[in-house]
Formats: sequence, structure tokens, C-alpha cells
Amino acid sequence: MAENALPKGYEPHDVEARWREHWEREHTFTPDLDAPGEAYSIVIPPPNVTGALHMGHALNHTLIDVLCRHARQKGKKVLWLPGTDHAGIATQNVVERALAREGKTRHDLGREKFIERVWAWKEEYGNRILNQIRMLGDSVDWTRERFTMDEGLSRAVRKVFVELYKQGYIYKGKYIINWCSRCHTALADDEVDHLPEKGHLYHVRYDFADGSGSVVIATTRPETILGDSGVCVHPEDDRYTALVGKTVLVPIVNRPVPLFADRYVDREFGTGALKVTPCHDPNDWTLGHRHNLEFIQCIDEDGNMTAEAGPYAGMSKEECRKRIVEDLQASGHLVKIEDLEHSVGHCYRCKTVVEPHVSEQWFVASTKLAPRARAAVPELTQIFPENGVKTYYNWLDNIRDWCISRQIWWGHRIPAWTCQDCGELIVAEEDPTTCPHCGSTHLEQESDVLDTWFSSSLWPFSTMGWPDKTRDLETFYPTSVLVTGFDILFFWVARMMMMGLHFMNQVPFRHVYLHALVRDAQGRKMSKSTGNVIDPLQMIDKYGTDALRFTLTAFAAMGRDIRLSEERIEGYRHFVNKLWNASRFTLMNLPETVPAAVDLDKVEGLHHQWLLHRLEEVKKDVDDAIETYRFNDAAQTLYKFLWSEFCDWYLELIKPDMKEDGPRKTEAQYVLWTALREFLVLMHPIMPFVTAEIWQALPGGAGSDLAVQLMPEARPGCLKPEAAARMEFIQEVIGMIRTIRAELNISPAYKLTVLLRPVDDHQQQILEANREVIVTLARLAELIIDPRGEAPKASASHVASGCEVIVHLSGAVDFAAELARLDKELAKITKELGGLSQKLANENFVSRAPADIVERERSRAAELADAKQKLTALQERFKAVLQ
RNA sequence: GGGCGGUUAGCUCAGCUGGUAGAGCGUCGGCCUUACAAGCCGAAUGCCACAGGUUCAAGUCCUGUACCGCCCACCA
Repeated sequence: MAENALPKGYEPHDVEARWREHWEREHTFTPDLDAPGEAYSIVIPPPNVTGALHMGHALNHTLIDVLCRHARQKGKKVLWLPGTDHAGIATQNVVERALAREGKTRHDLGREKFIERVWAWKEEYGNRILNQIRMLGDSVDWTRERFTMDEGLSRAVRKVFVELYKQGYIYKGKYIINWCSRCHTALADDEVDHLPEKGHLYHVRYDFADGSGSVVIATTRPETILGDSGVCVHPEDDRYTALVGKTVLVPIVNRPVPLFADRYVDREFGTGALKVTPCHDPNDWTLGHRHNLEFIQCIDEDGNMTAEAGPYAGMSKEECRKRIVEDLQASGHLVKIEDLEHSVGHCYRCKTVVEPHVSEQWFVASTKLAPRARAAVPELTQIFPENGVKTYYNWLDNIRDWCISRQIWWGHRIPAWTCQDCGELIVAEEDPTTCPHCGSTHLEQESDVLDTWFSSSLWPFSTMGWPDKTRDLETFYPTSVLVTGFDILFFWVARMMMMGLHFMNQVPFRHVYLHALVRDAQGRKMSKSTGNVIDPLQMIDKYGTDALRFTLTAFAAMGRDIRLSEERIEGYRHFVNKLWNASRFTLMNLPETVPAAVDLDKVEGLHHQWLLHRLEEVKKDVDDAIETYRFNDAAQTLYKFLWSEFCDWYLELIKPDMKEDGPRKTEAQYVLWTALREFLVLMHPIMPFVTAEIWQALPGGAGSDLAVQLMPEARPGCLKPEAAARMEFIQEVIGMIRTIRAELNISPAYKLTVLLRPVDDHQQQILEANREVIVTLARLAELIIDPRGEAPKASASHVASGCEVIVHLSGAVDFAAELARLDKELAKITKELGGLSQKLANENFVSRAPADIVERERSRAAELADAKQKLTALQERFKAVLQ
């Protein structure tokens, strides 16, 4: 696919499409298990099949891809394993909504037909997210793509379930759980969103059964009065201690219930007396068990009142609340109503208010699995950024058993059967045909399916073929790092830790890198309803994938949310284009074939030495940054090197070298070719497309794929700090001439005459050796280098590292402007010098600060003093001219 | 109620182990200097939220305050 010419502007679309296709067709990212080298593996956080690509994915995938491509360059065998999650409730909801448009419900189809329908939906739309992922350029191994409900993973899920059950880590029982009456299923604690809501606090009077008085309780949910089986006060609450043990009557239903004491009650809240409804409040559930109360269910799973609700039976809970308040008011039991803002649980999928509900559910004893997962951090698994550790501990320390059964149809059906004849519960990997207890064949499978996160928690090993002992597992487990948003640290990361340790006896990943959330420019979460979504696909279309990837990488500072704005992406598109054009220039100046090699440790040109020196530093800095997940540092280092050094200086510096054939040109060509190629390698993990395209267009790159190139070896012989310093001195001199020209409004076209007065022979030599560079880049007619050179009366001047830079002026220039400029410059120097002198006069500083720091400040002060003296002298001369 | 993060140039954000601040976009001035006007050269702009403390030295470490935001929690 090589052609030795690049179009004038970078056009991402075709280039990207070509490389995407190339990499997928060639299986470039399928690792060779027999290859030498350390294994490096990452499993994708599986996106929901219902999902559409959003910025969170784009960020996540960009960072993972940077890591994978970088690891590949270091000679590791890299596996990035892709796949999707079946997303139980979410997917079922999507398909149910589609059915609703046909006027049907899932019950009209029946379980089997409905599931078929979901599969059909998945086949048709489920790959959308994967195709969108392809756009990002992810270097995943598509031959290993998995789905949480594919055959292999389903087998793993069953095995895990059965084993955990047999080992006593999974149990079934009647408990109070979070119930979504819309989705008609139980939810785990962390699937409930607590949102603040304005409500009321109703104060209700409960009379004593013996007629001796009453007690007033406060509740936000008067409809649950019908399920009350006690009133509770704090044991040390003086207002109530004498009353403990009395019997009170629940209003409306007149049920006699005990008044008892428990330290759980908050004396400050409401009246200090709490009505207890064990079936409809998780705290009351605990109290109910602790104090042997009656369990009365007055709301059913559809959110309607049960027969226990007496006169309100059959009403919706909302209707019941309204009516019961009226009735309490009428009977005089309602004391008062206060406004109260409190948090109310909502289903994280459909936003319906969640009802605490008592029912038969399956649980994983997380409390027993958690300690090992906790202990593994940070010794076996290190979390980045570090503050994630605290959050992780905090959650595991307060963990409660995990409700894993869901009353929906789409998901892994629980492998448990009940014998219809003897009631035996059978949990087995293979579908049983007869009851092992009584031999009956009347077995009925549990209708519930497992929480989606159950299968996700096995992802790092189930995707690699577990329970079989596969080469993938042997090679790639534990994975190297898990990269994900901190928002699913609990849902996913902690649970993978528990399952991985339990079943593989090893942590699932060595590192966890938690990245931030992508927000809009105002810091709000991006959401369709707010209308502030920046669509990655649209950005890719407008600016190209590399620009988007670079932006996200540059933004990815650890532990901080990302506020993305389109302007920023647009800005970095310029960077992609800059690289493109620098490459075009390079191509124009190189031979058709690989340029003749020169010994890079011994190149002549100072500018070459400088560039090669900087390149070595950049190589190391970028590598360090990526290895420690400082993605933004890597991006910034590359940006500055390419733009401010390679383009702004180096390419300008070699233009004279290219003028005529000869050893000088040969040297320049080889250094240029080498530097750009190595830069492309360094840049490739972040911007894979444009770099791959340029790489193959350069001499020696035809038909070769940058994605499989190894990182260039370090060249310690090219590290030449003194040479770099000399080059920087030249740059300083040129910069000063340019500043004088700009500030005195001298046309860039006008060729100046400049006198340089070096401080010593060393400086003089440097300047002489780089005479041509200075003349060209500062646009000079004549350059005089002479320590004793006479400054003309009409001149503008500056001091660079002690060297006086004196620009000859003709009569046409603005003398007042030069005076003002000198004044400003002197003021600046005087101010800095003042600060420094004060510091150096400080006994403590001189004696306590490290010697090298003191020395540095001393020489800086000396330099400033020298500059000040020289500038003052020049200013005096200048003033004399004016008079 | 706990835990965490933020407060730096007009805007959006960098700033690793302490040595008087950087980028992108924007602004101002000058340039079509044959890779790039998606560009080049130059300029301006910051009591680094506030108050204390540690230190020779603090945007950088410690304590507290204010405002903004996030996460967790069983506030009836």
C-alpha cells in the first residue's frame, strides 16, 4: 500500500478505513503464543449489547489501546480480548419496549419465544457497539471475541454457581430485597440509585391498648402503617423509658403491637419513636428479627396493597397513602405533617421507585469472599490512582451479601431444580432428569436468572476458556491490568477480585487503573436528556480518530474528571496535520531509498547532536510516563517535541544542509529519517493511523506495518548535554534578534546587520561554528562576531547568556520604541536580580540549601548583573544619540 | 453521617519526588519566509480560593475555613 508521496493535507477517512481493514484482515493483533517474550493481557470491560459508543468508551479504549500497542512495541506478546455483556435487565427492557410497540408483552410470547426474540435482537443490533469500537482503532484480537451468554461462558457460569453452592457460598432464602415493580425483579443494593426527593413526614398517634395514653411516631410512608408490628424507642430516651413494654394499637387496623426499645433508634429524629414494619423497610426487617416481631406484608410485588391492608386491599400504594392520610386525619390520629427532603431509592435501569420487598432470593455470601479480595490489595493487585484503594477497602469492609437472582427471563437461568414430589432442591451443572432423593421425574427449574454482574465477575478467566485448562489461561492469566472507570469499582472490579481469587487462586489482574469520567465542558455528566453529549463517532467523522485519541490521552490525568470540549479536539487535529506536513517535508528531502547510514554517535552538526540528544530524552520520558499510567505526560512530551523542537527548529536548521549534495546533506538525511521514524514509533500508540500511514510512505517503510515495529533501542552515545546546551545558546541568540525585530516593527523581509560580542573564546567558537544558522534563521544581511566590536550609535540590543546582541538600526526605525523596550527589559532584570540578591544574602539559604542550588542561583545572579550592566551602558549610548 | 476530589492566564485544563508557573482555544502586533494560513515570528495576561503552619525555599507538604462536585451510608 505504499506510494512515496503524501497528499497535501491529512485526510483521515480513507487512511483510517484502510488500516482498520488491514489490521483486522491480517490478524495483526492475534498474539502468537509460541513467540518469545513476556505476556501482556487486558480484557475489555465488556460493553452492553444494547450500548452505543459514548465518550466513556472512547476514553477507556484509547487508554487500553495505548497500553497494548506500547507493550507490543516492547516485544511482549499482547492479548487484548474483546467482547460484550448481555446486560440482563437493560436488554430485556429494550426488547420489551419493541414488543410494546406491537401491542404485546413478553407474557404474550412466553418465556421461550421471548428469549428467541432477544437473541434475534442481539444478532441484529448487538454488533452495533462492536462496529463502533472498530472505529477507534482498538488493537483487539477479534478471533477471541466473547459474549457473556455464549456457550463457553455459560458453562463457566454454571460451574461457578454449582461450586459456590456446594461450598456454601451461595444460598437461597427469604429476605428483604430491593424490588422494582416496573422491571418486576429484585435488584442488588448497588443497583439502586438514591435520589433526593421532597416528601412529607407524617406524625401519627398510636394509642395504648389499655387506654392509658398514646405515643406519636413519625413516618414518611403512612401506607406501611398497615404492616406495622411494633413501635420502637431508644432505651435511654427519658421520654419513653417508662412506657417500654406497653402494648399500642396500630391505627385503622387496631392491631395490638409491642412498644419496645432498641439502640438503633435515633432520638433526634422525628418524635424519637419509630413505627416498625419488618416487611417494608430493611432496618425494620432487622429489628423484626431481633425482637421476634410479626412479619406482615401489606404491599405486593406490583406495588398494590394486599389483603393485609384491610379496607385498602387492591389499591395502589400511592392511592392507599392518600386515602390513609385522609382517614387518619378524620379519626384524629394525624398529629401533623412536615415537609421533608429525603433520599428515595430508584431502579438504576428504569428509574421507578424501588420498594423494599420480602421474597425468596438467591445470594452470594460476599461477606465470606470479601476478606481475601481485600487482602490482595496492594500486594498482589495495585490500584492506580492510589486513593482508589481506600474506596475499595471501604466497600469491602461494609459489604453485604449479594442478591444475584433476577425475576426476568434474559440471562443465565439459575441451575437449580425443585422436585415437585418431595421438595428436594437440586443444584447441578447438567440438567437433572430424576430427583436423587425420591427418584421422581417431576422436576421444575428455577425461573429466575442471574444478575448480569455474576457473569461479568468471571470475565477475566471465563473468556480464556475456563474451566478447561487452556493455553490462553496459562499464558494470559492473571491479566496485566484492568482499565476501567472508577464508577464500576464495586459492581465489577471487586467482584472479579473475589471470583478470580476463589476459582483461579490468583488475582485476576496485577494492576487496576481507574480513569475518570468524561464530562461536558461545564463538568456535568454527559446524558441524552441534558443534551450535552459529545458523540465520539461524530468527532471521528469531523476531526479523525487520531485527533480524538490524542485529546483523550492528553486529558487523562490521573484521578481527575475530564471536561471535554469540541474545541480541544479541533485544536489537536492541527497537531495531527502538523505531523503530516512535517513528514511531507521530510519525504521531499529524502532519497527514494533508505538513506546511507552514518554513525549517529559521531554526527558533526550541532543541530543533529541536539536533536538526537532530545530524542533520547523523549524516548525515556514517554516510556516512563506510559509505564506509570501518566498518559497526559506522554502526550504532552510528544506534542512539545514534535512541534516546538522538531518542526520549529530542527526542520528549519536542516534546510541549509539540503541545498547541495555532499556529506553534509547525507548526514542530515540520515538523522532526519531516523528521528522521524523513531518519533512515529513513539507516537503510534496514541495516534495509530496517521503514524502507520506516514511510516509506510517513508523510505524503507513500504509494505511494513508500524503496528508491529519494536521500540527503538536507546542510544546512550547520543546523549550529549553539552552539545544540547550549545544549541540552546544559539536558539537564545536567534530568539533575541527576532524579538528586537518584532518589537521595533522591522519587516521580516528586511535583512539586518547584527554584532555579537561573546563573553569568551568558547562562546565565540560556538557562534562562529553556527554563523550560517544564525544568518538564516534570524534573516541577517551581515553578522559580525567580535568581542571588541564597536556598537554603532543607532542600535538595539539585548544580552543572551552574557553575549551582547547588537542590532544595527537605520535611521528609519522608531527610537522611542527601542528606549521603551530597553526600559522594560531592564526593569525585568532588576526585579529578578533583586529577588536573587536577597536570597543569596540570606545566611540560612546559603548554608542550608543544597550546594548545586546555591551555585545555580549565584551564577544566575552574576549573569543578570552582567546583563544589567551591559544593557545600561548600551542605553546610555543610545540616549546620547538621541540628543 | 462518613470518604474522596476540585479551586492555577479570558475559557478548558497540565504542573512527577518542594527551588518564584505551562498547554490548547481565545486576545494583540507582524508575516503568503517554496512542509504546513489546520501555518510562521513575536507579545500580553496569573497575590497558583482564603487563613495559618513546616522549611533556607510551598502552586507543590501539614492544619483549618469557604464555595463547587463526586462516591458510599439502613436519616424512619
